[in-house]
Amino acid sequence: MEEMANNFIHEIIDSDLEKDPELKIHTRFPPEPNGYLHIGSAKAIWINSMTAKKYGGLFNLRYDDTNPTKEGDEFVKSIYEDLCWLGAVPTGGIFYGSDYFDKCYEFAVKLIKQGDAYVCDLSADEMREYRGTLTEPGKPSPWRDRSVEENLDLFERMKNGEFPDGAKTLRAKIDMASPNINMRDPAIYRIVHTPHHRQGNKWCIYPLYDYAHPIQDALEGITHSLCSIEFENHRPLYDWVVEHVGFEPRPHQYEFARLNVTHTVMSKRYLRELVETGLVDGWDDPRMPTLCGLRRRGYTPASIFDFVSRAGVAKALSLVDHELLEHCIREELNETAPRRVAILKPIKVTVTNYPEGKTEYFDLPNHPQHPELGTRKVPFSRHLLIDSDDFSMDPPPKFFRLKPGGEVRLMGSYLLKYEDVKLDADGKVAEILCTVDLETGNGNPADGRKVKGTIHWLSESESVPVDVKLYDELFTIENVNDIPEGKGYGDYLNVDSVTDMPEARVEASLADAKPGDRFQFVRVGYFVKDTKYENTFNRIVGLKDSYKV
RNA sequence: UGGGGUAUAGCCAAGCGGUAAGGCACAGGACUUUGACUCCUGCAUUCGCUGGUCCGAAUCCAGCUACCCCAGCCA
Repeated sequence: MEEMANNFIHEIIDSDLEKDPELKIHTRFPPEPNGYLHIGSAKAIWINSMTAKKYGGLFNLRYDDTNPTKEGDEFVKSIYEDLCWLGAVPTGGIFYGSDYFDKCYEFAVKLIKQGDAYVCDLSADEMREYRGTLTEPGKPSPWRDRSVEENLDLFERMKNGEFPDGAKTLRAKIDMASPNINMRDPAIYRIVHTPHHRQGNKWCIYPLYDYAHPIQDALEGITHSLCSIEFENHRPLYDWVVEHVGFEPRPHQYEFARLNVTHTVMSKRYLRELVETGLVDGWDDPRMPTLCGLRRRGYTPASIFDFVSRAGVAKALSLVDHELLEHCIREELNETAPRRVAILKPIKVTVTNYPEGKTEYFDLPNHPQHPELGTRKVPFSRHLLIDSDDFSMDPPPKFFRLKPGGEVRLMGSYLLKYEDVKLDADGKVAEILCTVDLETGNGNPADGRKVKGTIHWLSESESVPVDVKLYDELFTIENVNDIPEGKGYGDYLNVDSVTDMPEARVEASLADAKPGDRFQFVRVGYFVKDTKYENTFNRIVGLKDSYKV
């Protein structure tokens, strides 16, 4: 997990280091506290933190909180918690963009004095008109040539709250004819009479991202500002700010492609909508691609970083198959998770040749490949439960589990032979009557016969009932861009695949569990997809995250 | 139709003038007291297209094509 595949960013840094071997690499992760971190954020976190780590540098967490209308403490807190959970330690410290408001103001005054910024009275609509279009150049604002003195005076009065929201902006004086629209005298300060979550009512003017971000980076000594690719067009402006404010040494911005995952929607807008409309239970609903949602779903930090690392860092648009994420968590849990049995869709088995009231215990290994992890005692009795997927009255070819006339291995225990079934009033199988080969214990039969199937089982009276909510699908959305204007996600999202299985049971040997305890399992082991028979069933419990309700 | 990017297998992705890494997925097979795991095997005569340079091109040049981003006083 700690290893980092080579990517183009390392090439850049290697070449920087060649020019200046003393260079101390410094990166940052700058989330806006307006939502919860998701797996896409994990990519940015991983790239920035691992790059710093690889080169012995520092990594900052910086809340990019320059827009008071969208941000809040709930998000500040959750971002911190999720980052901690991931284990991405901000070795360079934790900062807030808003802590640099004084500096930003000071530098804005400097730009005005240099003739590089001016106060503009254009309304938002007018500014849009003056900006021109993709194919036509913009035209200069009538306020572009105000004197330095007037600009200074106006800017101070903006700060003092003399003007209402939107009445004026401070703009960088660059080039209204630039083919890059971001360079057509972008606004760098706006008036917003909204209290800030940290600054309270101290300010009524707030710097914009394009202006604030390079300043934040420079002030923190960031050397490599690694961000996603939609900011590529902003890089000239980033460099302009750094140059005109006069920072030395200069931070530099590099861009990489965002992470997209199949069957998942990552945009904060949609995630927020899902939460706010109650389609999910919250930001940490196990179906959410948020880090806290994935955590409840049983993914580990290592598996998430592993996934991000395998998906790679490049600039091409990509949509990574979610199977890769599944592979990463399966690989980890397979190695680390202690095995426990869960019967999700129980069906009764009565062992007719086993005495009523007798209980014996079998030692089952906690991990098939790691005997050093020890064993546990699993009770066996006349009344068992097996998963109904492991039994078929009318088996397809090559069905090796329990079937009429068949014999299977009860995992870690006897061979079990089918004798008969009892049907309920509807004619469905209510109970399977079987016998065990008492000679087999945990070994092989004397006659040398082999059985092909092994199934898991529990003693009915000594297992623990649980509520299992099986979320077997993430959000299914074919393509966010396919959503027509004005259409909600409701038509496109499939969130119905939630199955409640109140009869599910798990081993009584689960930590602290006793009959009567209620658990909610959000990840029950890993999924084993049996494509041959087109059914999906759960086998092993890899207890990573379980919550007592 | 301005500018900035990106095109290598079903999905990611290396490759940087010397003859297509790796992972996921998929398909066979071996093993198996979890049909898991593990282990073998297979999976691009070709790199968006068309030309050109060169002994030699995914790599260099030219011209096309497709997709993504930018016209917030959001980030």
